[in-house]
Amino acid sequence: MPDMLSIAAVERDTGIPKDTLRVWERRYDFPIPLRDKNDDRIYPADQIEKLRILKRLLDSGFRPGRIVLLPIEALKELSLKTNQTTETNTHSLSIISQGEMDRYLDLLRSHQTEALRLALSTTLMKIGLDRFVVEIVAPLIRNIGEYWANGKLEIHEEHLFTEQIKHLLRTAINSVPRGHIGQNEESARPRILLTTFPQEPHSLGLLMAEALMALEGCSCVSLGTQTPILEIAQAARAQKADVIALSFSSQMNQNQVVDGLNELKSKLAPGVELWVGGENQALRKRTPEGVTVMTALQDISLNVKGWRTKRSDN
Amino acid sequence: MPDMLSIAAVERDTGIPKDTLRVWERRYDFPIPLRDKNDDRIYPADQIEKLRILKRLLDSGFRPGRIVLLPIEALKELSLKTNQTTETNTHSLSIISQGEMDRYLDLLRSHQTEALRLALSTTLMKIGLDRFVVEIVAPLIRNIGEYWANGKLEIHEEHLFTEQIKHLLRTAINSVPRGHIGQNEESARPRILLTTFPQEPHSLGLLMAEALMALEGCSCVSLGTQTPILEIAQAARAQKADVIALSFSSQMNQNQVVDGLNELKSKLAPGVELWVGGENQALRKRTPEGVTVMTALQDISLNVKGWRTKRSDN
DNA sequence: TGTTACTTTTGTCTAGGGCAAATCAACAAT
DNA sequence: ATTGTTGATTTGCCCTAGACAAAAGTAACA
Repeated sequence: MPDMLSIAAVERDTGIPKDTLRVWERRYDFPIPLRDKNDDRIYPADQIEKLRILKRLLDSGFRPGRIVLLPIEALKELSLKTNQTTETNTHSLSIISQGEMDRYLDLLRSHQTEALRLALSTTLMKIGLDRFVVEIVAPLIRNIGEYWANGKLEIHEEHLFTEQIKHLLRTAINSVPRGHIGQNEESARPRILLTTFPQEPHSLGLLMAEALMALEGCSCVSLGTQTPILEIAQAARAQKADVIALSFSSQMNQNQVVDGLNELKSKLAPGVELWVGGENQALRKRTPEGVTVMTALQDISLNVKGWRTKRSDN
Repeated sequence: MPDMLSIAAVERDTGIPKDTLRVWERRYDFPIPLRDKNDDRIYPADQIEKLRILKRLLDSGFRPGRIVLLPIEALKELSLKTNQTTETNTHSLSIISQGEMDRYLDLLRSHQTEALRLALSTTLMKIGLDRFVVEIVAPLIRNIGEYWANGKLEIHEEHLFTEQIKHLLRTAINSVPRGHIGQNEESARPRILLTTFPQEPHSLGLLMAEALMALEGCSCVSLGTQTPILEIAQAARAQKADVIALSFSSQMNQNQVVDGLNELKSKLAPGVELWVGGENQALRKRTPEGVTVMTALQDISLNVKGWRTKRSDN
């Protein structure tokens, strides 16, 4: 009974659908859950832990057949190695020093949330919102996942951390002067509608994007996270949006990303652009047509400028 | 092809699980989707609309067998009637006038978000945070669902609205002086940890609660929404929380509410209290033992006071 | 009016089959 | 060496149909 979960609970905790759990059991002989008195599957804690790591690896591009049967230590190592290589790839972006990073994370681990927020806020004031987002927040977020995988951080600490950053970004965004007040409306374009798909609860990527867009003088409208696709299309019409910006974390199901983008694109008036960003692999591997992918946060500024010149040419 | 959705898309848009959709088809002959070339179900728009209304009625206590076969008009009427009766029941709380309500909603419908936020902010300043939460925000949120059912409001407008309110509440909470600064730690207790279960994305209930708790001088730590249950328990330990506060909207699956509460309770140190609130029917019908249910927002203040006297008695 | 026992309803689990889309591997052609 | 093409394999998701426990409803009784 202790730490034994039903198949539904495992789906909720790992993000792996019930159907997939069952078919893995049949094909790869893992996981092999116990059965309760009704012959229902019950998963012990160690298998759940392995499933969680597996999910992380799948999200970053591995395929199940190759890794499900590996022992849990090998998986952890793999997860570590992958993270390091992606980090050196994007090394140019990680301007934040290891020391500074550790300073924040120490505050977090010791639960000094007030001090943490103050430290971040000070940095923000010192280097400005755009650099803060690109050079501090983005690398920090990227590394937090790794820290968790190495057991240096708990998920609830991650929650706490993102809450602090969200708060900081929101207040910062709010103090960016809105372009369209007192100026002509045209200069505040593109009008950008920000949100995420129903299966995507993460709002941080959205907030980072909104910050950079607001700094470019765009007029941003955020619907928050998890807007039904039909409603995104309706909102775009109602808000006369020029651009819809969407963010996709690596955890979101890749098929749902692609299907959703196609569905949304089909419901959108022509001329309305679709800008997407985030760690999700689907954006790199199989983006639908007519969708603009931002690989890095810096692309945002470029795309806004591009949109404006394109606009003024006509 | 137009407005035809797969079973997965219907699950995502209506919140009704695939298994349930299939078993309804078998038992009640509704919905009866068409089939694509692979013999996969595809649901036309009108059936999806009916499913959405059905889900709403189920959430407010109806049972499928009685209503699935009713025509869509009857369902709409039913939904209307139910809302009115619950409203007269809680009438004492709805101190906000119809006129004031309409004023806000008109601003929303005409997409004057700036003006809307200003109007709300003014009211907040005038009557104070506690009355604002109890007398304005709560009734507004309660009515928004009804407006949507009557076609007076789109879901994306609801998103926009809650975004404004969230922002307002967050800044307001932040300006409430924190009890434990400069005072002895004991006076700031109970230490309250706020969050929601993984399947619950709505943060507004949480924010309203946090506002009232902060006003009572509690020290609040919010993990945001959708924290895994295991992590909630760990966070409670790490943060030395006296109380865990959870919010459940009516849309959340009632079994998952009950199962989750039991699971969490079992992982919690004795002495840590579990306070829950929200519209979810499971809280009214089958609350697990050892869980304190707050039927109305006013209960929060009472419970905080109760906790303190109980504490000082020992 | 409230408690107990029986019946129906309802959601979620089970098994195992099938298929299309994505991916991989091998080879051919620039 | 790189690119394109083809065929084989992998993989997630959908299918049917049956089963059963828990919840809700109903009836009988105190």
